[in-house]
This record gives sequence, C-alpha cells and structure tokens, in this order.
Amino acid sequence: MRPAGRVTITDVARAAGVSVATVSKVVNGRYGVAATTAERVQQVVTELGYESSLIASSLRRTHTNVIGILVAGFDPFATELLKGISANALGKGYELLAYSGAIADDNAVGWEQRSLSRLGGTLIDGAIILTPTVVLPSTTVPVVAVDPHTGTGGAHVVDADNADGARAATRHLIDLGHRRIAHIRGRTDLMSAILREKGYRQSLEEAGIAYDPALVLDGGYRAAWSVDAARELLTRPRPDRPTAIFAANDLSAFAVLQVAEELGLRVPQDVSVVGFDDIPEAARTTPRLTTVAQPLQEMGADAFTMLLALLDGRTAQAHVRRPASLVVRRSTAAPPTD
Amino acid sequence: MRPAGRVTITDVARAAGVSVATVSKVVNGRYGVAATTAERVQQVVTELGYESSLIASSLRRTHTNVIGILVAGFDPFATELLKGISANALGKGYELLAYSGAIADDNAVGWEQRSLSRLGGTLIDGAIILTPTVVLPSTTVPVVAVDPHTGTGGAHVVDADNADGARAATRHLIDLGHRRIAHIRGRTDLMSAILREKGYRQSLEEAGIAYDPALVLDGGYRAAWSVDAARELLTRPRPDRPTAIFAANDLSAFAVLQVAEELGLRVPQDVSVVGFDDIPEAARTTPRLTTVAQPLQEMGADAFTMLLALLDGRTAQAHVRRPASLVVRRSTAAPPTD
DNA sequence: ATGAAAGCGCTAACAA
DNA sequence: TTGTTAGCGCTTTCAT
Repeated sequence: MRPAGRVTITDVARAAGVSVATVSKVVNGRYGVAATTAERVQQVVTELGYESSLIASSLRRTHTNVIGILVAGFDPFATELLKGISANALGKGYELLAYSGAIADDNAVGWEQRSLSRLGGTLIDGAIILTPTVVLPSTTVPVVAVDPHTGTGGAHVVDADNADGARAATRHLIDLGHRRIAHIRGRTDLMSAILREKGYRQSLEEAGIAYDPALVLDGGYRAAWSVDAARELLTRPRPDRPTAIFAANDLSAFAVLQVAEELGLRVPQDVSVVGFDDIPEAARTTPRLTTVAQPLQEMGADAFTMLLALLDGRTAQAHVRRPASLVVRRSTAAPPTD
Repeated sequence: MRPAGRVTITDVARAAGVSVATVSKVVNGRYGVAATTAERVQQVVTELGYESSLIASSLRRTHTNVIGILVAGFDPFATELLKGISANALGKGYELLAYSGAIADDNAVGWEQRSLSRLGGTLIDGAIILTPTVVLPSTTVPVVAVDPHTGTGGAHVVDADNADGARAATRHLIDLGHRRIAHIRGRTDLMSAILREKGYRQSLEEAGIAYDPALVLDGGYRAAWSVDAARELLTRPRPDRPTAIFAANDLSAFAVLQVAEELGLRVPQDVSVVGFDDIPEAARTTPRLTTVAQPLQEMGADAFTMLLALLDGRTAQAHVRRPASLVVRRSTAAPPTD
C-alpha cells in the first residue's frame, strides 16, 4: 500500500527491495551501485515522486547548496535586493531561501543573530544578511552584509555611497536656487542616516550656506515621526519656513508630501521635496518624487557574487560600494520668488 | 572550553550539568522543571548564545510556526505578493520562509512540487505557492495557491479578476474612439492568458465591434515573441494597422513601446498601448504605461489569512477573487484622425 | 555491490 | 523533578 504522507527514502527502499543506503547512493549519484539496481531504484523514485527532505539531509551533510537571505521583513528595500540576488543566482547551482525571522517585537533587535543560529551550520551554506542592525560575531558560515546599519564591523559588506547621494540631493536643491533647505534626519543610531546627514552638511558648506540646526529634525526613517517633523517645518511663518526639504528616506518624503497637501502647500511650487532610496512607490506619488536611487539590484547581485567567492574559498573584496544617483522627477523646482 | 562551531543543546546541557532533555524542556517552556534548575539553564543558554536549530527540531516536531512561500524566482510579481504576505504575517506568530527552488532549466517545470516535497511535512506548517504551473496533488500540509496558471484544481486559491481587467482595458480604448484594437496574447496554456483574451473579446462584442482574428497575435507573455508580434502589427499599411494594442502583460506592452519607437511611431498619438500587471517598471517607461493593476499586496494578505484559517482547522473560503483595476497613464489617447 | 549500523540535534515517551 | 531512550529521514563509514 502506498504511504499516506510524504514519500520517504524508506518507502522507496521497501518498494525497490533494497536498503535505504543503496537508495541514498543512487539518488546522490554515488559509485558502488550496479547499473541494473540503480535503474530499478530510479524508476521507483520517479513512480513514487520521491524528493529527498532538505531538512533531514542537511542534518547530516556538510553542505546543501542553499543560500540563506536573512531579512527583517519583506519591505520594498529587501525585495529589490532579492530581485538582484535571484537574477544573479540563476543557473549557479544554488537555491535561495529568504527567511524573515523578526516576527514579534521582542526579537525586533538581534533577529539576524537568531536567524543565523537557527539556520546556520546545517540548512544553509552561507548567508546574505540585509540591513543588519548589530555587528555579527564570527559565525560558522560565510556571511555577506548588505547595507549594515552599524558600520562594516570586519565583515564582508556591500553598500551604496550614502554620503555622496545626499550631497547630490542637496546640491540639486542648491542649484535650483534654494537656500533654506531642511533635513528630516533618519535613525541617528544608523550608519546610513549619519552619512546622509553628513552629505547634506557638506553640500551646504561647499555652497557657503551656513548650517542651521533649526532646520534639521528627526524623522527616524519612520512615517509617523516624519509627519510630525514635516508639520513642524511647514507651519512656520513664511520667512522661517524652508523652501525645500531633503528627507532621509522616501518614507519620510512621502510624509512631507502628505503634510504639504494637508496644509494646502503645492509641491514643488511652494516647497521642494527630495527623498532617498527610490523605492517603487516613489515613481507613483503626486507629484512623482525626486529622490536618490541606490542600485539595489546590482547590490544584491554583488552580494551574491561575493558570497560565492567566499564559498569557493577564494578571497573576496571586503567592501563593495556602489554609487547612489539622483533621480530628478517632479517634486523639485526653483523656490517661490514671493 | 567553548565549542568551536554552533552551540548545540548538548553544549548547554554539559555546561549546566543537566541532561539535554531538561534543556529542551526549559527552552520550550515545558512543565516539570524545578525553578532553580530552569533558571540556571536559562542563564547558560544566554551566556552561550544558544538558539535551537530549526532543522533538528523540525525533524521531530509536528509543527514549526514557519510558513513556506514557494516561488519560482524573486521577480516583481512574486516580491509584491511577498510584501503583502509579510505585512499581514507581522505579529501573528509565524515566521516566513520564501524558497526559490527553480535553479536550473531542468526543474523549471514542477518546481512547486519539488519544493513542497523538500520542505513539506517537516520544515513548514503550510505553504503559499505563487503562480504554480501544475495542479498539485494532495499534500501533507495545507496549501494556498496564488494566481495558479492552470485553474483552481480543487485547491484554495487567490487570484485577480483577469477577465474583468481585460474588459476594462479594452473598453477604455473603445471609449477613446478606437475601433481597430489588436491583442497580443499571453501563454495560451495559462488560465490568466485565456481569461484576458476572453475579456478583450467581450468588450469588443459589447461595443458591437466585429472580432478580427488578424488582430490577435501570440506574445507568450515574453518580450522576444511580443517584439515580433508588435512588429508584424505596426508595419502593416495604414488602414490595416491597429490604432491601439492591448498587450496581455506589461512585458509584452514594453515590447510594443520599443517597436513603436524603432518604427518612428509616437505613443499615444499614432498608437495607443495598454498592458496588464502594473509591475513597478510600468510607471517608469516613456511614456508611462496605461495598464491593469492587480492588487498584489492585498492578494498576498488574503493568501496568508486563508492559510491561517486552514492551519487553525477553520474552514476557509475556497476561492478569493480580487478586482483588477485600470490605471490610466500616458500611453493611451484618441486614435489619429488622419 | 550491498546492507547494517551509527549518528546529525532535537523532542517526546517513559522510567527512575 | 530528572534522566534514559527511541527515533524523525537521511548520509556515511564499515562489514559482509
């Protein structure tokens, strides 16, 4: 009688009248099996639709040809990187396993460590960790970090040139004639946010515009906080009110757009807005958002290439930095002339 | 001495001076452990940074609180659905494991079956399969299919109303005044393609426009084939040439845009183009593409909700169909008046 | 060429 | 309360 649930190697062995060891050899193409036996086993395998359990085999094997991609959640940032990794991985003999382990608030921090422990050493041969928030201790499998939040920490890293992107964004606003340019800052504990603010200040300095602390507010990369910040900035009386806002990420920029609309301010006529990240939604806002694009898909591909080198025992460049580039859309224009 | 690789339950047991069984009980919060013992074990766990291996435990357990999302690859379609699933899964106590098993051409077909076999029964409690291409035999874990290519096949399904979306797209062209409307068909073996063509024909019929087989060509949902089809259509002499083309998906529509440009035809002045899917790139073409959007994120969320019901032993609606909606951008206008 | 047996890390009966 | 034992499905020596 046919087994009810999964077809296991034991089912195949029984049906073929051989031992499980022999089935294992056939399935994995090992030597030491008579051609006729192999053929018979193969036939039963096909007949029963047997596929080896990834779980069970990974428990014994040293490698699985599976690469883990550890994410906090499937947000636009992560999924763009995934596309790049997936495109690059095609035909390279590896399966991809994207794991989102941050399911509750209590593991919102340190999720990467937990996920790595739970999968590492057995299920996956190596890992690509997207935007890790902590420095990872030495692990049992090779790891590449993409856009780490706390600096490189000795690990292999792929990121974009955040400072330069922010410089370009700010310079764009300056070139349009803006002088009162506000910045809604990201999470101040994160590397990327610090670098973006740094780029903003550098461009101001290059243009000889004095840095005004009153124009820099916290948005924490989050919509809610950014709404508050935007409201604070845009409700100021006219001479104090900034004519342009550079938001640390697109989410914050969307908040600015929303608040401007509430207040009856036109974008870009009354206020210009620039974001950062160029998530797909940025091309769909009204007006479409001028922002800084990170080549996320390329970065994903880079990470995969790097990890492959590591897995092959080759030495890999420790740090790959991709340029960020300004994408000018409709949310920026010359300041109002009064 | 501290163990070199992963920290296992045995390491913890040894360090705490108890048996592995006791550690297991503590870690999983089972009863029957003295408070003082539990505390000591817990401390060692923290100290050593122990995390149970998902693999090993899933081999024994009946459930893992992990939901598998089986995809062929991480393309725009899959990642949008992922976003919706992920957003809905947050805080529901499940971890997400997206698995891309189609790594080579030889498992390009039947990947879903293979992935399900490899993960099912042990690693994952249930699965959401994105755009499966074959009908799945009864499996050991609950399964929800999103946008299946071959009909529902008795399984639980989430999809968009392809026929209605196609009707809307075609009606939009008719309303603009078009009468010679071509259709570049999708893969004729797939449910979605058949429904889209059906919608196209229905709208023509409703408007009293005779169906002309010469205006319907195969594009197979693929760029290359669609380029050929578009060229065939757009190089026809003027009275025969269609004034509008409804492509079965955005990829095909992009091909039309490209061919039109090569031929010196202006979109939408000389020819109007409508796509289907509204992948993010559709908002970035020149001109931006009018297309039919499927609410992918909502569909992902629906699938998760459905699977949750199944896992809880509740009965779930067998088929959830979401409306598809026309997104009018810049690639459509009234036909040339000559 | 084939199979018996050990063991990967863990959980669940059951015994002590 | 705690530990011993069996075994999940598989791979890998090591005998036969």
